[in-house]
Amino acid sequence: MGRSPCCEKAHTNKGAWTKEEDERLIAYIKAHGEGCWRSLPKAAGLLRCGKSCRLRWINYLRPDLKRGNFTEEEDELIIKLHSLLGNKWSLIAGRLPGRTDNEIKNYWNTHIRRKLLSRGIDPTTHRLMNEPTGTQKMTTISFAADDQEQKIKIKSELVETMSKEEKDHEIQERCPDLNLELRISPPHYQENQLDHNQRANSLCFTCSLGIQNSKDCSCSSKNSNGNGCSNIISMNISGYDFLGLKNNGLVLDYRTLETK
DNA sequence: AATAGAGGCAACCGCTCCTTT
DNA sequence: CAAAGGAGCGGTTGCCTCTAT
Repeated sequence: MGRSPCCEKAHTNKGAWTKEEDERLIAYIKAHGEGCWRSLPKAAGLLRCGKSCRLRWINYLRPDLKRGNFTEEEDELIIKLHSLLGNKWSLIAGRLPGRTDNEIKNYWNTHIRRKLLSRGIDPTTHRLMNEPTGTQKMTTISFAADDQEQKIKIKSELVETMSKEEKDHEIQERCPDLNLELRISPPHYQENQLDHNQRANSLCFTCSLGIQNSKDCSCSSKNSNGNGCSNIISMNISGYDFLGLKNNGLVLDYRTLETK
């Protein structure tokens, strides 16, 4: 039952990687591709744990990595994504080509946290540190799938402490010409081809949007490699950028990034 | 010039979720 | 179906470099 251990810990190197180890790992992956980290160290002639090889490759040796300082645009994008996703570094990294989760996590802890604190913003909550908790005005629009009809119910949700009237006013103020009628559905399958779980795990979406007075609208989803689908879906509606986060099944939470 | 402290970052640890047996 | 491993993730550690004294 089960499998054999991934590596013999007694005979594996730890700590900083040598140039020779790097070269061996690069050569092996160039020849055989990524994957099967468990068997890779032995096959590549490395006295390392597979986990260590994977980390070294992903965080340091991958050819598509963008080395060097973060730009101001990247800084702001990280801050926005963090306000939406929290410490989901891998998801954040998925939106920044050439950057790794580890790199972003380190950068956040060493630079951005301090930057936000100097602006008087709590880096955990993204609220002004002297702002009373009851006055926060964050707009969250949730799109929840109806299991039976595959239609999306749209509900607007603001901070708990706001009254219904305040919430309604807030939405109107933020998106004055929006009258959303949004449907999100798995693009490639017939309804009867998927069971509920498959639908729930299908992360590719097409969106049809009916918007009154819409000027432009685009929607896309990308995975961490930047070419497929993921838990994050971005939309631009009438100049407002929205980021959607998939929760359970086809439940999405969209938050405006206020880039208009 | 020596040294202590701070900052930065690569790497490790331990956990969770998913897959395999 | 249960147990164990694999893969991936976020948190933490420890080492190296830089800077102030």
